[in-house]
Amino acid sequence: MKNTELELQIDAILERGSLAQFLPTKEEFRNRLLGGKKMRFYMGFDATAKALHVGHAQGLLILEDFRKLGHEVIFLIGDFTGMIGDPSDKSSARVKQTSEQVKENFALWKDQVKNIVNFDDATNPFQIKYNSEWLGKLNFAEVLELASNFTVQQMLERDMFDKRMKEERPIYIHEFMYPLMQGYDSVAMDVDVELCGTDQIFNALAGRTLMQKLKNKDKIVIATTLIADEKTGVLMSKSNGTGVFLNLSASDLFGAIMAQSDGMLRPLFIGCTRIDVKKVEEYMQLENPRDAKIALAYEMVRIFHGATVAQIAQEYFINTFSKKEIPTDAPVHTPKWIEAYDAHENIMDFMVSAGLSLSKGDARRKIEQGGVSIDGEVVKSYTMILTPENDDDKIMKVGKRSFIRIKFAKK
RNA sequence: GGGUCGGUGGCAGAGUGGUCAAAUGCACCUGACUGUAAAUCAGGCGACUUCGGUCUUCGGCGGUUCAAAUCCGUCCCGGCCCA
Repeated sequence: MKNTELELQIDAILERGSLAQFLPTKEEFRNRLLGGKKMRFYMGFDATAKALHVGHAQGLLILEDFRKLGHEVIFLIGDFTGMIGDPSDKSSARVKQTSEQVKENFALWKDQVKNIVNFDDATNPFQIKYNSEWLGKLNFAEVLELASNFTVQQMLERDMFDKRMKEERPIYIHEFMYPLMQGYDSVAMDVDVELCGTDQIFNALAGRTLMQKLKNKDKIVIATTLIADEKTGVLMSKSNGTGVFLNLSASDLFGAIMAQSDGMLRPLFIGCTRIDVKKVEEYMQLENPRDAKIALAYEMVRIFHGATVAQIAQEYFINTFSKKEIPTDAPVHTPKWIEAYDAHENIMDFMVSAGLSLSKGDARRKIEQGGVSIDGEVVKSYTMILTPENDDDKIMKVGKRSFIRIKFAKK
């Protein structure tokens, strides 16, 4: 009956594979979902990031699934927490952001995920909250009161702190506050469920503890898998050079997916698309993983940018990279038109000002190593001068994937 | 406050008077091979250059020296131990 259908929907979400952990248990969570009561979900985002990445998208897609089931979902912007920095990234203190910057970033994010998340639903929109709203109001006494719910030993249980203790590396007092702050978010919003990545479970559990102590409420924590190569276990991350950010253009996104290692295929299919799990397995059986990857790239571009654009991005990709054609007229990936050049321009200066190389030395190296070509012809000399007669309106290629149309200013 | 160890390129980490623009690994870039995958191989990886060199860099400042990341002074910062 009706319940059966709901069960199917719920199980589709729970069993898809993008959710890795449920605390206290999956059964408990499932029962609550079946209970029919509207629940409040949230996921937090570090406000310092300029762009969201596919890992965020994975979580948002899940929240959107729950939103469609009628639950309340909150997109929490960690503008206050962002100020102290999550100890998980032990590197230097983060730059404090003004509320204007945070708003600007959010405007960018919103644009990046507007096609996967519904902020404008008439009856149950994706809600937006900023945690400075309540964290900024706490006074010292209240903070101490919160802190009294935890012991130093509990904090030290966190692997990362433990590791730093053993390595005799510093742990700052304020880093202990991070789980507290994140935990207090749960209290302030009175949520039923927090969604986070598995790396955030410790913080999320602090919220669970606080909810139990302060509100006598059993908050559920559900955690998404981190997107990682299933063969090597290597995480997708910016520092590995594999991070895929959502501010990419359609064709760049397509390319970024194609550049992922094969082991990323299933995690991305599962986490970042809603292609049926059985169908995903069919893709995984394909003889050439490239074809599965193309299907994945298409689907992801479609989700974020729409079907028409995805089709174009795919054609562009195949022509440019598989067939090695020069993208003379790529409608999506429009090459930049450099207009500021007078008649004669040294090729290295051009590359630097066009953003194709970091310095003239870098440009020289790229040319020396055969990485630069103009209309398919490899540039042999770094002393080459670009002229309107020879080079106007031609396409320069640097490395594998940078193209720029050389365009001289009109006299 | 005392003792002690330390602060080097994006990261990790050698170097302890010249041969150091600084080993090595990771990351990164270019090429080959490919499926813009992985792996592998080759080259590169401060800036400028008339390709001879020039300039800037090893926590800050000052000094010794023909010559300093390396020695001295001083200051700043951090770890650990003791108080």
